Amino acid sequence: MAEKTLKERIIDTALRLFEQYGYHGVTVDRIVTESNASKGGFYHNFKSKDELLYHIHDVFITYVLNKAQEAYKNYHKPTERLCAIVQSFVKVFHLYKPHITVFYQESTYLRPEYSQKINEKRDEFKQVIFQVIREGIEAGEFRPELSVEITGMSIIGMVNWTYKWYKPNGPMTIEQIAIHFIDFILHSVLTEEAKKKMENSAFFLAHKQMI
Amino acid sequence: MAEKTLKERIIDTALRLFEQYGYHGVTVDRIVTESNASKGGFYHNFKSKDELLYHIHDVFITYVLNKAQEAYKNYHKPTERLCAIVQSFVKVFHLYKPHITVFYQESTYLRPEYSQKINEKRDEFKQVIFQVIREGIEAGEFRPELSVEITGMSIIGMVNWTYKWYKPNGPMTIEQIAIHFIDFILHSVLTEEAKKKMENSAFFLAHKQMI
DNA sequence: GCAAACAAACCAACTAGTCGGTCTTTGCAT
DNA sequence: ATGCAAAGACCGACTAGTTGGTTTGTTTGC
Repeated sequence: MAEKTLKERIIDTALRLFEQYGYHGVTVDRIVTESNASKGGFYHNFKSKDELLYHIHDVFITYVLNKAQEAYKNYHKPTERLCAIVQSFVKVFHLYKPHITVFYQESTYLRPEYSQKINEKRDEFKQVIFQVIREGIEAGEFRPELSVEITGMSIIGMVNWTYKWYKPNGPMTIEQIAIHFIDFILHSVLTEEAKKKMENSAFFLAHKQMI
Repeated sequence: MAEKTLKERIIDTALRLFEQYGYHGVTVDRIVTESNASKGGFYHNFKSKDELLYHIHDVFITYVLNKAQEAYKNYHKPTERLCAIVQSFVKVFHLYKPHITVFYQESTYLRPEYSQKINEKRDEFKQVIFQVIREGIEAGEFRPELSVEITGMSIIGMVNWTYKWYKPNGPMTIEQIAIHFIDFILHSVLTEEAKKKMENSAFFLAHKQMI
């Protein structure tokens, strides 16, 4: 197996430290010490401490956005798309928890040139979700009285908040959590008609038996 | 009308600056300058910059906890309690938005002696919500297959996330947002039976007509 | 007279970033 | 293959600037 590069070691260490102590609670010296690197090595790989923070942000948001777009492409009915997006979104919290914590706690400290790039991708992600909800309403699968924005932000908020309480080795697996979220969301957004149809669909049954 | 005390002026300024630039993005000197105070005046009112941060946290969490407990006492059916708590919770975002932003972005930087006190109140708040959900399930108003913790955290997350997108002068009033949240939540947690009962209750009708 | 507040100089600690230098790998001409 | 020079990776002592907090003395208003 390949050795980890210095850059990877620095990122891993920084991620761990930022998650626990916050961006400003961790000095470059400490990152360097705990990753068995040096000041020179650090600045050889990163222009600045800011750039390291940006890098962490970018890895996460790029991944999430890709997953959402992928889920959108792989399914065609709004309900299925919504489920797939939420499911992949929730699963990210298992592998990327430190990234996410940093993403939501420290984004204030991103310099403008960096935060702009991040915000573009973040907005794109939001638009995918809004789009699915809009299509769901148009298709008659989702309740017409829903507000696209508030419903979208409710879903995003509910899922995002997971980073505050999810424990990778806790009593709930990430898959179980995802199923509960989807159950919660579907009960809210589906029309009565769509709910009845769902009960007979293979897609829904595959989920239900997992609870 | 009474003049604002120096302490209040400092807090207001700090709140505004912390919200925008983050705790570490604002120096004591800047707070002092922009609140037309002096360093002496600052340290006369606060032991340290940390204590100021704690104070901001405490004002907010104390208020929210009181409101939740009040709502719990004022109502007796689980469904009504849940609605009342969510409604008062959401409304807080209108008046306390800067507090909340600081609360969720900067809590990492609270010193242990402070964060412990804050966490106690925060946990107490969570327990009120969990309790209501538990009682709702027991009373047969809420779906028995719900997980108390995940449902509770879903609601808290959904509402808390509001601080990331709510604009006090935006197109949606806080009351409208609250109604959408409650609508979303009730569709998720209520049993079919409870939903039908609700449609005839004065409590529910008063809400419905506001959408 | 006394507490609240001001002014400003001062300090010690800390921290992001630099810079001259070393070691290792790579590429290329012989 | 071998020698060798250039490039790149990495080191760590050092610096320049910042920042929370202190001190000392003064002013204001109840």
